[in-house]
Amino acid sequence: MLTKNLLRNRAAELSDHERNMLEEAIAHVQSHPAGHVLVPQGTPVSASTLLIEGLVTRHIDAPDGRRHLVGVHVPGDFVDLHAYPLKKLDHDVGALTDVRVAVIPHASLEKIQDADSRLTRRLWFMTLLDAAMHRQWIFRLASLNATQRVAHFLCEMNARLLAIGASDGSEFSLPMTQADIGEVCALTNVHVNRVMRELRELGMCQTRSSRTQIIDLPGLVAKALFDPHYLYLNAETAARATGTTGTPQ
Amino acid sequence: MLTKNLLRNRAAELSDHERNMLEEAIAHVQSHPAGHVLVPQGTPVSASTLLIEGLVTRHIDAPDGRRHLVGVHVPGDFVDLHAYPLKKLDHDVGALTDVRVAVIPHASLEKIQDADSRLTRRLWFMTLLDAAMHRQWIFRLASLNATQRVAHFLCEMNARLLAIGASDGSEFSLPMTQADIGEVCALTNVHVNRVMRELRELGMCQTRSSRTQIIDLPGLVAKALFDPHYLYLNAETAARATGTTGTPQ
DNA sequence: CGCTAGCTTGATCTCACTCAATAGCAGTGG
DNA sequence: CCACTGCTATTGAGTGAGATCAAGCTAGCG
Repeated sequence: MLTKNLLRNRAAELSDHERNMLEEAIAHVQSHPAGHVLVPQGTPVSASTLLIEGLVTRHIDAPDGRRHLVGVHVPGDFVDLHAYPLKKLDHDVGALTDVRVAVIPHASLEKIQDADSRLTRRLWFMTLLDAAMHRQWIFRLASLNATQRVAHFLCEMNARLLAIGASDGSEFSLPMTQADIGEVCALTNVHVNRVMRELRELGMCQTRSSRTQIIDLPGLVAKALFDPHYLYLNAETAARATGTTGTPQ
Repeated sequence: MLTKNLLRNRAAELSDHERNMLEEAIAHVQSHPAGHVLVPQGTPVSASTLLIEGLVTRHIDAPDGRRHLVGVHVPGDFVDLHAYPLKKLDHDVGALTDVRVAVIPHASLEKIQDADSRLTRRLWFMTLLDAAMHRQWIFRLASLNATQRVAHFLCEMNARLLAIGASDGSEFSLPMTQADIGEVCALTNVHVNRVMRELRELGMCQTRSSRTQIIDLPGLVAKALFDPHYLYLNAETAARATGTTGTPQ
């Protein structure tokens, strides 16, 4: 079943019953090609989307045409839950790769809200997790240099992909171009390239055609000043995400 | 009554009944001196705070001791509502000035949640408003230069203070030092000073001992690429915040 | 096989940082 | 009343991280 392990990630605390309630709220599943804008800024929305497969971005367009990413979503993320209380978004939500998403009408969410206050709080929690990530992104831009920013982003993605079983703790697929990473870290593609080379020469990580391999996780974590507490992971996953405990096997 | 106009700001859409429910949920009011950490990162919390008077910051401390502001709150903001679903915070909440806050126990919020789903959605909305501001702060750091960042921050504070009646649309009290502004905009105090001078020489704004006066609001808005849609203000306030309509009187 | 998107590398420039010094101003205590 | 302390604002000179501009390389693909 497509949606079987959908909410495995942040909603790990969900009971089977709660998971079922959410899965039953799915009206249908949609596919979109890379580059498609799922939710344009400012337009009223009456349904929220849950990411099944691919990567989704939140981005803000400057009037001069440049754009900046303010968030990246991985499968299992309830991408657009924000739209439920907000009703319209202050930013765009777009597909970074080809994606498959589940659509949940707000009417169904209202029913859930009336029926189950604990689950409602879990959903609320999920949207605040995005806010926590935003704060860390602010920190990244404000306090880290180019190398640290990229390292920090790689640590974050590793941790998040680990939490959904899409990373083994050191190697994962990250189909983003260096220009995309530049839009995350507020760097030019040229400079991202130099940073990646530096990290490679330091023996910390390595990328080959959208597969990223972290060779020295503790080193990368230290360089990035990465502390995954803001992801609210369980202790074991957090330990694996920082390399403070042996990787499995 | 102290709390009379407490929720005038973002919660402007609240009915009298809803406002009353919230005011009745206030357990007590506290005062804290500038610099006091209201909620330290990582410690479990069982009550949320609503800001009555003064300025409150959200900030992240880097391991090297430097710190960065990821949010500023004005009176009327439900500062710490995040803590209700999160239970512990990923960052610190501190008093930038002497402050007075109302304390609302999570038990009372649970009662509200069970009793009134529309109000719950409004509360949820308020926390997402903070997330929307976070996104704009990311944009500010990522896409604007020093002058634009400071200008953007001043525009934001003007708009938010306008929404609570603490700015007349051009002049307001902002008790932040240039170093504080630097921690918001990721600039050194020295450079903030130069930027303030530039804005002064451009005839855009002016500060005298914590009173900020915006002289050319449309000019400042244009320079900062400021668009207040992310604050979800009503149309009239938004227009006044950008100077696209005549200021009152 | 040519085209396009993405990656790589070099040379130059600039914005904001760092270091350093001075000035203003409030509070405090002798 | 004045010295002393501490905090904030201000200005100058030198430096450096990352942007910009430019060019070449690589690989997938119609």
